[in-house]
Amino acid sequence: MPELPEVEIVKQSLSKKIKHKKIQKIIIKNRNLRFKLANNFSRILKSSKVKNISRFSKYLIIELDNNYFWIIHLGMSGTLHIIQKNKKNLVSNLSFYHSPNLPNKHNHIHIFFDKFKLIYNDPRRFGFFILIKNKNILEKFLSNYGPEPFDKKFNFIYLKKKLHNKSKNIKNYLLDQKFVSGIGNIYASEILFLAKIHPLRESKSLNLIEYKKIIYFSKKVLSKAISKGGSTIQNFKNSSGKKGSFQKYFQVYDRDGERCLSKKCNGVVKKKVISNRSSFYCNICQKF
DNA sequence: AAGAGGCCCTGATAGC
DNA sequence: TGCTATCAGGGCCTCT
Repeated sequence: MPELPEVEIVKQSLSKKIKHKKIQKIIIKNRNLRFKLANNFSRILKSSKVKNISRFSKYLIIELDNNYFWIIHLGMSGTLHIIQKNKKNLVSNLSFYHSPNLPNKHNHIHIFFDKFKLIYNDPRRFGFFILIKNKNILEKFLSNYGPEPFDKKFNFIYLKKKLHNKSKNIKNYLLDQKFVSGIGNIYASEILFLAKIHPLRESKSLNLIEYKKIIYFSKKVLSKAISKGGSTIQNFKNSSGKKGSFQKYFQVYDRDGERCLSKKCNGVVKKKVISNRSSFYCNICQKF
């Protein structure tokens, strides 16, 4: 589900909750996530303290005081929830990411702290946890991925070098985490709309101004999404958790058949499946 | 080697 | 009401 902005919001709220806290106990209900949970997962986490929480791209990085890094990727449907103990030792749901009345069914992993527990819920199980032994190995792992849009390495020279001779369409490049990290299916459509570039354009056909627009709007869209608390695109009933509001600002995503929001444009938003993912674009102002 | 498409999985919803 | 088909914020793997 989440792209970079949503993971950033999770990181911020999670950090307030678990930083400097000691992990007391782990209960694993289901190890079969996108990748099978490591056998030593409980042993490594138990009795360790959370030193720091950071984020790279769509990865949450939880640094433990035993030098290990606990990495969480939420996949399409992963969510984290805090269940607080109250005085009577009953639970009250205090989720910090959009959360329905959390059904127990997909609560795969429970991490117990002193006064609350953290639950990983993931119906589709496309998310995963991995353990990384130390900082060097973490850096090696992260070096597999391209820069985030905010990184100064994501610049004009970089785009030109990577794209100038490539026939792959630009939409697929924006989703390619080895090219740029953190953009997913929603924000790719939004970025290309603002840049006035058709998603199917061959990357090598882009001109210098279009490179600059992609860089500019990638930063702009993601930072605005973060400032709005991310996007929440499913209607969860009775949700007590925080919801993002960037979905109110979608220009094209999920607006198939509606009119283009560009000034003076009479276009209509179209939906087209590109490499198995839906893309949304204006049929007039995004030139092919 | 680059690039397109299949597939992992469950749940919500649209359409008949 | 109840069935089936389609689709969902990701990304690894395989095949051409």
